[in-house]
Parts: sequence; C-alpha cells; structure tokens
Amino acid sequence: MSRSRAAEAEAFADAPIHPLTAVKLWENPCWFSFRINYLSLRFNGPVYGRIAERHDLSRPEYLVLYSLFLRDGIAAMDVCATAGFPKNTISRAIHNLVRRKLIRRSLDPNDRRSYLLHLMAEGRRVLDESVPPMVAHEKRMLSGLTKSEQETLSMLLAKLVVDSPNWPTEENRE
Amino acid sequence: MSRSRAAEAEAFADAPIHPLTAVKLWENPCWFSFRINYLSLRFNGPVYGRIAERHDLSRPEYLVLYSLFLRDGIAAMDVCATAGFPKNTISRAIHNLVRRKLIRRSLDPNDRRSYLLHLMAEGRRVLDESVPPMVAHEKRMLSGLTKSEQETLSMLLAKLVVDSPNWPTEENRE
DNA sequence: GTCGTCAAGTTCCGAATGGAACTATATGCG
DNA sequence: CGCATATAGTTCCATTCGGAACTTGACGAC
Repeated sequence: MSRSRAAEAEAFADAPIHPLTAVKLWENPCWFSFRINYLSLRFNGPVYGRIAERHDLSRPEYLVLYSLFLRDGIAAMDVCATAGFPKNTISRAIHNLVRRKLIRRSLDPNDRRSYLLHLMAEGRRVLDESVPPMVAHEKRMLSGLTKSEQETLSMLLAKLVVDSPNWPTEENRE
Repeated sequence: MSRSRAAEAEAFADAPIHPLTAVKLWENPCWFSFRINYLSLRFNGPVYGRIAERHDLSRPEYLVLYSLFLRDGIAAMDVCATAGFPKNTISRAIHNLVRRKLIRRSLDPNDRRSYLLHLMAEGRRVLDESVPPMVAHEKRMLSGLTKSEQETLSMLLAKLVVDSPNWPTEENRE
C-alpha cells in the first residue's frame, strides 16, 4: 500500500463502509479508476433510473437530449465524441427521439452527410422536468466537500479531461 | 455558467479540445458527473479492450478476478457491492471463471447460502500479466498532475466515496 | 474532372445485459 | 419451537448493445 493511501486509510479509519470498499480505496494500485468508476456508478444509477421511470428514456437517448440542452444544433458525431457511446447506439437514440418528437433533424447545409439536431417543445419540457433533480443529486453527492474543496476538485478533473487527447487509446496502444 | 467554471474556461482557453467537450466542461450544471463519466470512459475503453483481446475476459469477469487480487476469499455479494454490477451478471462471470479454472469456489462454513472465491494459479498468471499495463495506463492518465495534485485528488475522491452510503439511491429517492 | 481515401450515419445480427421470479438458507420474533 | 421475512445465488428471457459491413457524400492529389 502506498504511503499516502495508508495515511488516508488512517484518517478515515472509522468510516462505516463495506470492508472490500475499504480495500479498493486504500490497498489498490488503481486507486483513481476505482474511485471514478464507483462515483460514476453512484451518479448514473439513481439519475438514469429516475429518467427511465418518469420519461421512458434510455441513457443514450437522454444523453442526446442533454447534449442539445447544452448546445442546440449539434450533430450525432459531436454527441459520440463527448459521450463515449458508439455511433450506432447514438443513431438509434436519435431516431427514437425524433419518432417521439422530442427533437428534430435538419440537413447540415455545409455537409450533406450529416444532420443538425434541434430540441422541440416536448424535449424542452422533459429537460425542464429532469435537469433540476439531476443537478440536485449531483449537489447532494458533493455536499460532503466544502465549496473550496469542490473548486479544487473541479479544477483537477478539468485538467485531466483537457489532457486526455494525449492519452493512448485502444487503437494506438503501442 | 458559474463564476468558477468561467475562470477555468479562461485558464484552459487555448486547449485543443472538441468544442462540445468545452461546453460540457464549462457550461454544464452537472460539471462533476460529466467529468467522472468521461474519465471513467477513457480508462475503461483501453483497459478492458486490452483485457478482452489478450485474455478473453469480459469486464464483469475481470472485475471478479481483480477483486480477488485485492482480497482472496471474498463472496459474490462483496463483488456486487463494490463493483456495481447486478448479482446475476456477477454470478455468470464467476461461473465462467470457474469453468476456465482461473478461480475456484468453496462453501462458506458460516453461511451455507454463500461461497468463498479463491484465485487459482492460472488466475494469478492472468493478473500478473494484466495488472502492470493497467496501472501504467492509470499513471499515464494522471501524469498531467503533479504528485501533490494527485494526492489532493485522491483525498477528495476518497472523501466522496466514504460519504456515499449517505446518498439517496434509486429505491429511497424520496 | 476522377480516382482514392476518409468521415457521417445506418443496418444487421450475434452476444451481453439485467429485471424478475425462483431455490435454499439464515435470522428475527412471538 | 414455528412462522415471517430477508439474503446469497441461480435461471429465464426479453431487451439492448456494439462490432462490422455498408451507403452516401466530402476532400485532396493529380
């Protein structure tokens, strides 16, 4: 176990967590990936569970919708590149959303292979209902940290995301 | 956009990233969940891709194996609780690993419903081969941060994981 | 121009996934 | 003790997923 992880383990010694969780936190050479995977999970489960239940949307479908909430008029490939789902999954999601009239597609005037995606009224309504509880859940997750710790965390994670284009991928692994 | 995210955006203004990634970083009310999901993705893709290719193991299968690497003699439910896969998926993974003689099961003397899982020689061999590149990939991901930044990040993420039992889940959402 | 290569999006289909129901055991309670 | 409830693990099966091949259009070289 690394020195720093050992120190953390001591600081959190009396925390009421599953024994194997403790091992994965403090005696794990991949401490980072365990933590982010675990936290992703604890975000995605409740959030996408609620969305499936109340709006009958799958995770890829909601990701398309949410991407349009952030930036209207993007293309399918933009969603793929930033959400990490394969393009056929995103394609399916888009078709379902179009069929249900939550979004519409228009031809991209600059590239006739691609379509621009736009929110429709019903899509906006779903976002109006679903975004606030999602933001609340994230706030709840972060409420164990002070504002200043949250800022530090935000900055460090941003640094990693910005650096990520330099990392090896499946293709160019060696 | 929050004040702090705006400040970060300025600091990273000339980073060569996808425009929608920038939006998801700096103009996203759920900045935290985007970042951890994105980073999980960039870890899991290459790492599990390599493992599938070289060892013909699925992600749930490898997670069981890796859990035993950290602590031998645990039960299926321990893996579920810490890895976040449903128990039938873990059950299947265990059976495949047993069939391929990477692990074995023994009856739990204290609870006849459950089995203790143990690594076998072949499982150890697979871990010996697969863990170092995985650790290297994580190191590479973190190499954009200084040692001290990494310690800070480790601590902040650990705080969140330790706090997570208090969060609402799908079931008790309200 | 037109040829070769690359990129956006779709379709196909085998494989993996996970909810729900089930078995067997444990545990709490009167 | 005997019953109700909870938990570990398994099985079943409809659904979803994602790799691969394909279509159509863009773009650079000549």
